[in-house]
Amino acid sequence: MSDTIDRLLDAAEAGIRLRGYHAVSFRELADELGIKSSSVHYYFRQKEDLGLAVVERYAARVFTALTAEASNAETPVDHLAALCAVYRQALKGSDSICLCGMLGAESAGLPDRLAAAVAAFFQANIDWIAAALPQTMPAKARRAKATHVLATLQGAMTVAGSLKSHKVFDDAVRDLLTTVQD
Amino acid sequence: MSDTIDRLLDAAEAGIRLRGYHAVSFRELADELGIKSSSVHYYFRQKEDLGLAVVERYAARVFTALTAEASNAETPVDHLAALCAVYRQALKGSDSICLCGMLGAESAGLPDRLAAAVAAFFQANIDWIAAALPQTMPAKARRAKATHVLATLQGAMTVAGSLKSHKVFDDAVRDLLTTVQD
DNA sequence: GTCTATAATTTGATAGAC
DNA sequence: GTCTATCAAATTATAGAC
Repeated sequence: MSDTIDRLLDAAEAGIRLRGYHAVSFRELADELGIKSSSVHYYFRQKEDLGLAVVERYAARVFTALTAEASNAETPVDHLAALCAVYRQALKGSDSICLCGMLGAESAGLPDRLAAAVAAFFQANIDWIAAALPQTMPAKARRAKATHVLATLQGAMTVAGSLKSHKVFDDAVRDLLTTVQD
Repeated sequence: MSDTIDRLLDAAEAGIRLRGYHAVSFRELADELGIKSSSVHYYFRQKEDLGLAVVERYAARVFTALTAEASNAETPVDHLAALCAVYRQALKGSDSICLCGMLGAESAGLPDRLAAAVAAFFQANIDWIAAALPQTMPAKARRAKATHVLATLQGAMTVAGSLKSHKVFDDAVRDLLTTVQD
């Protein structure tokens, strides 16, 4: 079914999202797959290459999910609810935060290309949210609201993960959605 | 002026907030102070002990700053503005995120006592915010709003740090404050 | 309180056999 | 594609001299 490269990306993503980039090692991933760390280097020459591949696959998956989840959305509230559902799934499925929530926090300690990919993910998220908001809003207010929405989702995952309570995420998001009108 | 233990806590806090717990080493801290890593172990037997001391000092400082900044606050909006000002100072001063924003993200990979201290910081923040909100609000709505406020602040620092733009933080917080009425 | 010296482990990475 | 073998460097941590 899934070849080695996919299983590597799965293991690396899970590790990074749970414990961070620097806490994930080639040997640990190799052990999880039942291979040797030198075999991991066969697929990804450097750790940075692996990190980049994980971020790129993750970003593609999130935006695919966003498109699917928002396919029947008409109002801004519909779109934002779809967005929140996509992020909530991540938390519910694995008790881990957004990949880019983790890497964004560690940003200053990451290789440049990796930090840039994370920043691009955030920017694309803000753009997606801004496009979903009522186009009657002034552009500045729209951008501010979009930034607010993304920040709340990211922060809610971090706080919920620390307090080990999905309800914390749900509380924050429920209140967030009350502040958006159609 | 500042003795070795304070300088160690300063260096460790700065390192953790910028790059994360696992990216900070005893040798690096020792080099920064011009001493040897074994001397760091004299003050903190294990890395976990150092991490705990950093979190405890940080939490005390934040709540002291909150008390001071909110001393003249009367309305809920005043209190929340004071809270946002305290968090913004952190970003402005060092371009780094909240210590517990970083450690909260890394939570699953931290020693238990450290993760617990971070969770306690978050819970105390939520309680402080909830107490500042209008007591006329239903308790559940108040807790949800307080969680939302903390999540937005934490997430805004992460996203702003990644996008290297303080304006991102200001945008998110400005929009957040428009959603709170006296 | 700071040092030297060192141990035990882990890490990212490479060379080359099969 | 996976392995063995290996490397150089870094990490947390300890023992004991000064």
